[in-house]
Amino acid sequence: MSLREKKSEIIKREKRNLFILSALSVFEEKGFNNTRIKDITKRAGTSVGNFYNYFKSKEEVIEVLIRGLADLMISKFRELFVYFKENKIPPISAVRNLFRGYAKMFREKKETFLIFFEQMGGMDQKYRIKRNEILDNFTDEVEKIIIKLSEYGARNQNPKVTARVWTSTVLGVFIWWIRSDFKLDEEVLIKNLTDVLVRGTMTN
Amino acid sequence: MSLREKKSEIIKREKRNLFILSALSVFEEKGFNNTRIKDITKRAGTSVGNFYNYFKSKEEVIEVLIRGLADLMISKFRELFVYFKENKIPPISAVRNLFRGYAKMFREKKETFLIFFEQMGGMDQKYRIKRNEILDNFTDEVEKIIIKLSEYGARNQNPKVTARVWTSTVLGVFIWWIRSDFKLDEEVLIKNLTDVLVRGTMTN
Amino acid sequence: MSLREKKSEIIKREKRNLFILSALSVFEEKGFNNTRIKDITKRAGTSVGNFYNYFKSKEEVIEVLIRGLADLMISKFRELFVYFKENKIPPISAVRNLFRGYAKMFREKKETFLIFFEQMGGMDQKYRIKRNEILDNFTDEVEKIIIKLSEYGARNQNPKVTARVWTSTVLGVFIWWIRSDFKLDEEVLIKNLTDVLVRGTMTN
Amino acid sequence: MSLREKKSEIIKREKRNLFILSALSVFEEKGFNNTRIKDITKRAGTSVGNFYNYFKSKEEVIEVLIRGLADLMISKFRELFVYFKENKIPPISAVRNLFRGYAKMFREKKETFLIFFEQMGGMDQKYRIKRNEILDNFTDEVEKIIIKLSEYGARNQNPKVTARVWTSTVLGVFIWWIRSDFKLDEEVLIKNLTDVLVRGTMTN
DNA sequence: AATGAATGAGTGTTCATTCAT
DNA sequence: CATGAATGAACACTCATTCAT
Repeated sequence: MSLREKKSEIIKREKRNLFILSALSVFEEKGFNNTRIKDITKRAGTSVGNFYNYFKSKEEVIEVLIRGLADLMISKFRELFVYFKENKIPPISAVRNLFRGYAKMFREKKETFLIFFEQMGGMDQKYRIKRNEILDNFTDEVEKIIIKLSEYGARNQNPKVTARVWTSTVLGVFIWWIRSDFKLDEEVLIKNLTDVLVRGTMTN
Repeated sequence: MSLREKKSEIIKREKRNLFILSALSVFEEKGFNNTRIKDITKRAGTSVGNFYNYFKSKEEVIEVLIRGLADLMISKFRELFVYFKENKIPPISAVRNLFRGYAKMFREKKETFLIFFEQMGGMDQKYRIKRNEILDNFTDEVEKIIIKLSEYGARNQNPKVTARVWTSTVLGVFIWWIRSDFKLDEEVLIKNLTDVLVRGTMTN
Repeated sequence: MSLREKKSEIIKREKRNLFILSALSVFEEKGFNNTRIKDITKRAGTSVGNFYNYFKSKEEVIEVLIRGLADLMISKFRELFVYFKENKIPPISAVRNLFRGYAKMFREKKETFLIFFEQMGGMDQKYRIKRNEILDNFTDEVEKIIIKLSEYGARNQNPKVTARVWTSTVLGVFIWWIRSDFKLDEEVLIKNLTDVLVRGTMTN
Repeated sequence: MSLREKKSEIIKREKRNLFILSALSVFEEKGFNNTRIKDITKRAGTSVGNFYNYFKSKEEVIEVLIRGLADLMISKFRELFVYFKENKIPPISAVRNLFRGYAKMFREKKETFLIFFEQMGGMDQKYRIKRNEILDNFTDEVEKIIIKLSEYGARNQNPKVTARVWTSTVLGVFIWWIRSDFKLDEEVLIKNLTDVLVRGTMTN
């Protein structure tokens, strides 16, 4: 591939990203089902026809967008979990650090998460399935945390249920936090959340 | 009102209900936005035009449906909470009983809850707002439980966060349970859920 | 035909008339194209289905109504014209008497005439044609008047044009009079109208 | 605005006009209420959807069309009247010239006038009102002619009635002339019309 | 690559007509 | 005869996608 070709390749990818970001932004505002191609292209500062030079259908932006959401979430979760495992500190501190990472992530990607939790279910059935896959995947990661905590002396329990409790809690509480525009102090939130979950999991 | 009029009044209301149930059933299958009036009427065993003898628009069924969901949820939550308060038993048992009530409710109204949690966000903005109102309302009820538990010696904590933890957990875990077609044994689910939440809330 | 049958025949005709009058009344209010069968039956104090016991289609009421309008107008015009011919009085007085007859007729049947002039054109093409036939028929009668006036010494003229002038004038002025709710004094109207037309026709 | 933008602006306006003309043509043929968007777009040689790139509703074409009719008529009437006033010639000649102007106008815009007089009443109430406004406006102009004629020695009369006579006559006769496909010789028509009206108005 | 007019299948809604009660 | 729920064809309008420029 020539230098010129590489360059145009990069420009093309950037334009695609612009469309995806525009779509994300309009979805958040108008809702997924009330967003028209025209809304997306207008926000991207270009024309309807041009959209089809980058995507073969409306479906495709959505798919790319969803895949991006999924990749982001899964990689973030994994990254934070690795960090959690590698730290040789008391579990309650480790979990608190983990949640700090989540808090940062939810802050930075709030539109993404709102769409994921508030709108993705209302899309086509296949996206609902995808959403549940992501949640399951996240829960699997969390389950490893629970098992890890068992090594620190957690009581005997069904780790699948506990993992699901953690998943639901983390997501539900952070989405609430986003919706309330981060009114509650981050450290207060994290301390309480950690306390409930870790004590709930470890106490005999 | 004559006897004849009363009868036709009743038949009319039943027909309306049939439409609402048909709509619920199709929504669950195809999603709100992919449901056509024709789908609803076909399932109700009648014609497109007849739908408009009972509802003035597609919007209206949705609204009636949502209002029904909301009323059901809020009244159920309240009813179960009253039952919780009036029982003079150790908190862990009381919570377990409460959760048994929830389990029963989620089992009986699974379509309702799936639509509420998986699809309502994807609908128009006003329904998203309604959904969040219901969640907030539920959380308020839960907060009273948390405060009640404090009287039994729970540690010092932010009850709003803990209430949100409970809300997210209960809903997230039960929805997961519905989606998995109630595979996990009910008592196991309830025991674990209760353990995590009550210990997480009460342990010093 | 038995007495009983005759009676029911009469009742049936009366019911049909009730529908026709109701239709006329609603047309005048809502306009022809915004009138629904339901509007007509509601005004007639009966049900939609019953309408079809008396007319085989919506089209039929309209046709009967129009035919009634046409018959009324044509017979009235003729009747008044006969009266005009048989009176051996100076033409200006005879015309004035004729116009008095018209004024009475327009007063009594104002809804009828408003529909005829303001709405009938907007109906189907065949009704537009019918309307023009009635106008032509009226003009033919008027032409006889013009010819009669020639015998009294009217100047040489094209009687078809003059007849059309009279027709347009009579109808246009009386419709305006109805629309203005008969504000202008009847005698003033008639005197002026007669003066213009008779002098315009007779003066050399 | 760039040259390119100006060009596209012009093309757009021309397209709009094409739709309006197509609508006019179909209305004349099928009547307002039997005209479908598809009829208009077919005649304009384009597709249903494209219509909505130029008008926001079916109502809008009608409104634009009516406004066009009204503007045309009012401005024409006024223009011809100005011409009438500025000529210092005997009134009968001036009126004859005025009517020649009308004849030309009715010839050139025959579809327009047919729709205005034969169909506009059958449309929605607001269009009926508009039509009557235009007629009233025309009558006001005519009244000035009558008053002018008084200065030349017309007899004492109610100028409002006489003006209404003129209005009804001019419109009724010319519409008849259009409907008969201009069979009657124009000069014969105008001579007779002028004779009747001027003599009818001026003779003592 | 960029534009936006053009396309037409698809959807909600209306309403004349039918028919079981 | 009377009722009004049921029917379904028809229409206005929308919007993803195409395509000439």
